Amino acid sequence: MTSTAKPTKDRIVAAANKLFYDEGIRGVSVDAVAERAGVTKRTLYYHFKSKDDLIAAYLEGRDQPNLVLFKRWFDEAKGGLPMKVQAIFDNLAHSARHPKWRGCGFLRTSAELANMPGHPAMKIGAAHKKKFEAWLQTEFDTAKLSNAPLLARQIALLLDGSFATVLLHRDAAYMEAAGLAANKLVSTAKRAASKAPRSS
Amino acid sequence: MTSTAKPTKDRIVAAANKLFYDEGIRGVSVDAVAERAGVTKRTLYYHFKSKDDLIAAYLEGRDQPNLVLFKRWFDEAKGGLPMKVQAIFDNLAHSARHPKWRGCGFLRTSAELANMPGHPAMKIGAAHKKKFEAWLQTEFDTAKLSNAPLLARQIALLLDGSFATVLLHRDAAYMEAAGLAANKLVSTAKRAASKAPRSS
DNA sequence: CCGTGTATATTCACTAGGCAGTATACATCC
DNA sequence: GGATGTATACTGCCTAGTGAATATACACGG
Repeated sequence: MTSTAKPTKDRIVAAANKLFYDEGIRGVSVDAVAERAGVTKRTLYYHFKSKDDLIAAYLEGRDQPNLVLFKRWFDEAKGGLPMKVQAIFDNLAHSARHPKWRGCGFLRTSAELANMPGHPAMKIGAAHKKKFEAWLQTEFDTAKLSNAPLLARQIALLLDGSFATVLLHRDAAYMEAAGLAANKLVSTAKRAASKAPRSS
Repeated sequence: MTSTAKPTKDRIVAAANKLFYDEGIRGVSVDAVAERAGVTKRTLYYHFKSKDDLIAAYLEGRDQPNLVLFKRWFDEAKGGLPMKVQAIFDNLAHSARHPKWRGCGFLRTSAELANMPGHPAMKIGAAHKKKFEAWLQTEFDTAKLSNAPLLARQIALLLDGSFATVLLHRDAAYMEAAGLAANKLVSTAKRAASKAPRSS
């Protein structure tokens, strides 16, 4: 027990992650999370001051892993910038075909808590999406594309549209359609950049 | 009471629409809907056999009005096809700036019920989105664009991305960015169509 | 080496209220 | 008198959150 032995708090967050993602925030009781973590509810409330606090921890725990995954898909893809962007959508389509896939935890939480705009979970979700957008923007800047901020935003919109749409239709083909659109938008921006190196 | 006097059932659906859209499905009790409709819960259960049934009625009631609105925005917009498509996004951005705006009821419901893929509400939501996509496709077909089905789908993806993203960030500017992307995709398809009238 | 103190971590049992759905009865209209 | 619609009052269960006690571990004085 000198260093790593799965601290209770981590087990609780892991349980929350599994249950909240699978069944939704409001569909899962604090009791259920505690039970899955193998802890009494009172212990859970020792580590988290409220369910809202637990929801925030759940989303915090998804932030980095998600971003790292997207970047890895981008980096490992072959081809030019348009293909690398498209690769994110194609990899995501593959994930989405898994029966346990339930869309984007951030987006689904924001849909559930739409009537609480100031909720900590909303801030964490917004920050996560902003990070993704900012990362894309740096990639586009590096490639000397004009209007990188707008383009990054549009790609992010396509991605979030995929999440929402595929969740509704249960058809991952939508994700590939979004990937093609993203490819086209990036290609167009690239062509424009080579014709007129500086933006207007 | 010969013909039109707001039948009880309609008042219940109206109450459900208001509350479910504002606060989410799981955040609203059947008691709350009954109270707002000015009816006892027992009466509500006379007209709807379960809460799920009421949820379905809530979404059914939003289907046509939403579609009609989109079509009107499209029809009344000035300019060519790309501008007419973009107009949908711009009008939506205007709506989204209203403080009571809560995104797309269909998408939010599907996010809440993501763990119940066979739920009637999911089918109604999916059918609604399919209708929108199909309508766009006919518009693109009429304009003799090649690959109208794919393009319609991509516009729908941008639209749903807007709903989800603006709900999270509470920033309607995302909707306008999506509108620009939609404009560009349609413009590009149009140019391609005039160069090579038949798709490959 | 032993006792005592203190902070951390955990448990059992509980409150107070909300939830979906129902048993039963009463009214009203044809 | 049967069909339709509404109301009162209820069941049984689930919910977030808490009060009070307990276990564990490590620090320091003797």
